Amino acid sequence: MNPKAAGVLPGTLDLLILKAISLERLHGYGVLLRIRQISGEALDVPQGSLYPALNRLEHQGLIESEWGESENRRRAKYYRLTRAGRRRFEEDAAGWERLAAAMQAALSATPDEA
Amino acid sequence: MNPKAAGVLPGTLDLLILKAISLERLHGYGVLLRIRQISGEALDVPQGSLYPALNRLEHQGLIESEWGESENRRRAKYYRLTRAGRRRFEEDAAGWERLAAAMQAALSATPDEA
DNA sequence: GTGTTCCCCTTGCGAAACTAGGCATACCGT
DNA sequence: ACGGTATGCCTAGTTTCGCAAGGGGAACAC
Repeated sequence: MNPKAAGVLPGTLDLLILKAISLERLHGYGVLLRIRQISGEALDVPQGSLYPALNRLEHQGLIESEWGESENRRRAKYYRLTRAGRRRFEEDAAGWERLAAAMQAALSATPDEA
Repeated sequence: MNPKAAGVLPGTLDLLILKAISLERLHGYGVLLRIRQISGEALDVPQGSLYPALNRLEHQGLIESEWGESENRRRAKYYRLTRAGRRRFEEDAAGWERLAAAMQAALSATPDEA
């Protein structure tokens, strides 16, 4: 029971987060909104997935945070990519392209291939 | 060097297995070879991932097995899709298309989008 | 007879993501 | 003034998944 609504493909969450932050300095909740937006409302990251992932990425030195104030005057923790984070983002993006291409090839295979 | 045939994106293993079996009746090891082949040698499923997955799928009634003999005269357990399995395969394939498209859209987003 | 390929399998671990909560503040409609 | 909604942060517990690491046995090639 799970058809449509939420969740991203496992293994792509970090990549999506890095992508969102690479576009613009963002706080956690903003990352959530951004991913929703750039995916055409197709992907929705639960907060229970997002925040642990942000901590994980920060702990790995891929992003760094700074407390600030949101546009709505709320306390907010802003993230931006570190150099390592940007490198990782590019690697992961390339890795995704490779895997997606392989999947595409596999799924379009026909029975009569030697 | 090489296009390291490594693991598969989490969440796509079942789909790949169903795809392989949908092409042709196969035994477990054959599924492994088939996935490797149709992905252009890009994807390689470890046996420690494959067999538990096959059991899982069979237990879910998506595939069914039958003991037989391989072309090399070895004892082999052949799998084929059940009706539910074929339906699931089509659903999962559609789901993958949807997610891949969303990912593609997300990854190609530029900073200056409203 | 020794090695290699084929073909089957399990255990045990770690990582990742989701459900289901909880806390706090600002804004808005009535 | 008050309640609802949106914003913003977080954790705990569970589950599911894939993998590395092991094991076994039968056929074939040398």
